[in-house]
Amino acid sequence: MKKKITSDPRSSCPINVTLETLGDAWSLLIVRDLMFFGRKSFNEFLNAGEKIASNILAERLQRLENAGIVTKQRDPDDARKYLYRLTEKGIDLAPLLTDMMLWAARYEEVTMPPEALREMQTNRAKFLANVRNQWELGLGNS
Amino acid sequence: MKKKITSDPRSSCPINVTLETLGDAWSLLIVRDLMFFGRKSFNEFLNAGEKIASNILAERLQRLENAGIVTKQRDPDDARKYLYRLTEKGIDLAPLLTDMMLWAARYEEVTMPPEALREMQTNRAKFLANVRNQWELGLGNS
DNA sequence: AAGATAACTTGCGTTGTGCAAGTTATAATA
DNA sequence: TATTATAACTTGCACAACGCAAGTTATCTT
Repeated sequence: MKKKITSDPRSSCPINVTLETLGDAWSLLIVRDLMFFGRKSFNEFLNAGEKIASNILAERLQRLENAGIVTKQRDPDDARKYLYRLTEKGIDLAPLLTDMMLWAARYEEVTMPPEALREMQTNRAKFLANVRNQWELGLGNS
Repeated sequence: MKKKITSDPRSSCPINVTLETLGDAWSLLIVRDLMFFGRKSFNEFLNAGEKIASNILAERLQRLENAGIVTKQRDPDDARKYLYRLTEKGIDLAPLLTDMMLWAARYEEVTMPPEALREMQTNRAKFLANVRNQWELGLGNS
């Protein structure tokens, strides 16, 4: 018997809908790792600075997969590994993550490459185009 | 004795910093209510569609106040009430909330005024300028 | 003075989270 | 080929967070 992963539909407000999928402390960190740090496997997420617990990571990856934000495939070079990657829906979270970075950079003490920050600030559209570009290049398609 | 509200500093990554303040299912709904629906008092938040519990609401308002995102003052017309309002730091969450709305509108079934959606999509900068403008008008300063 | 309302606060049972340890499948090594 | 290591989970358990209902205090309203 499968455990129930989905739960409540609180309202159809778009902000609420987004929060029901991503409104927790970990999901967007996984998306960040995929989008900006090139992390792809379970252990890479596990060792990624914020020290997520393995059971939480497993559940969040499942949720993100169910939500169509990431996909999972076996690593062709090592069948023990799975490689996770962002879908289009996932890469479209780039604006959201970018705004989170800009907001934190403005109001809190954060650590971030200054040149990345400056590009976000001075040319957001270009920065986002680059993110998408890098993502498409990184697909290494068959 | 005060209860400890703050907890963990997991990392100084700007995305993580934002998530440590706003990474839960309720905080941004309160910000939404303040920013887009003109809600200002405890009971208005309490009856706002998603049915937050009163103890959770009280704690989140305290957290938002501690984080400098909202301020609280007595209602001059009714001393039983407190009026909450966004700070500059709070209104600067408008881009973030806007991205959440756009993302959800693109990938999920949501309910939202079509003209608001179209303005976000076609002229994000103008939409954000309007939000800020409305907020400044709504201050009813002394 | 009595009842209603606003903003919380408290109790309590349920659910989610954070370690640590265990499991299974695959890979690398002797 | 047998042994050990690694990747991706899974399980157990203690503790914290959440959700609901009821209670409290201060401030109107009548």
